[in-house]
Amino acid sequence: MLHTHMQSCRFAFAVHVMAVLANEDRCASSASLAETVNTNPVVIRRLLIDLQNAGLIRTSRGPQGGAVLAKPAKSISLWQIHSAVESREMFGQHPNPPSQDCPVGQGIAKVLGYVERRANRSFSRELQMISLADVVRRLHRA
Amino acid sequence: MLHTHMQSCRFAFAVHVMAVLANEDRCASSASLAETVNTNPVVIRRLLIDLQNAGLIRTSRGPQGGAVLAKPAKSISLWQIHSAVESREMFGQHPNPPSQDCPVGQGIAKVLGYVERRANRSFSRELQMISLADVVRRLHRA
DNA sequence: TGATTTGTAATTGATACGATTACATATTCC
DNA sequence: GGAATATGTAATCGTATCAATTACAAATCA
Repeated sequence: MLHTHMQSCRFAFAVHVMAVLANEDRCASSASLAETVNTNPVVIRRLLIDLQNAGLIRTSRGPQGGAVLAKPAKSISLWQIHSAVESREMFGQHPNPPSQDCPVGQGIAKVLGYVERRANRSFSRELQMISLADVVRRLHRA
Repeated sequence: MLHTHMQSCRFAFAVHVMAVLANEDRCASSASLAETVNTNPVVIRRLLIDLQNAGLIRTSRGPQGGAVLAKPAKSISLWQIHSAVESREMFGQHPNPPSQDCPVGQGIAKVLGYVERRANRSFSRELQMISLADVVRRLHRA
């Protein structure tokens, strides 16, 4: 199977899964979710664990088991979904410590940390403004 | 040599390099830049090519050659630096096309594109507000 | 009890990316 | 012109990341 990913697609998968759950009144199994996302059920199950830990869904085992939303789509933001399943920083740090002989090398990490925090705040504020209900609305509109 | 990178550190390297150039009145060689960043000169040279293509620096060959800023630090934003050296999207797409039998599978790509654009706009607006001169100011303050 | 489902560990294959070596090309200075 | 000093660039290596997959234990329900 060909892989074209240049980075994690967990957020894309998670939004997809959550949108399906929002349209569903009963439990959806990882097998059925995997089918619409077009991936392996285990990939979905690992995603469901993170979404569950974030309090966004509930899962149950056995026949008629699966996943359901833990609260209304209106009160779930894309930021909650993103931070539940995606852990990476906005941009990478120096892999090796910069030279301490250079004034820039000494202070750059702190400045980059400040930039990272600002970028992250801005990014999260934007995703907080989009709810799962908005996503579902846009899906139905198309 | 140990690698701890979890994603591209090109932006961190680029901001570091640009800050050094902003403090320099003469050309800085890739060898000297590599020393303060603590990486290989070739890594720096590849970065310098991208920064040059974006019109942020000029390079020259031969003795006394190297890189200099192409314009004042005040008029260079971190967004210009970021988009010069970092090409990846904010988050990854589905690696395999979602099922077209499911209404969510049909429309999810378009919705995720919309989310991506909003997130990206917000992110870029924030980085546009920070100039290379701001970075240098924060470095001197420490 | 047996079918169904989640939870989870281990492995595989592809890709990304910094680090490194090697060398061609351009520029300056004597 | 020739030597020294730079950048430009191709090729390769090693490690990390990550989705995909197989296998199986644990839980749940009829």
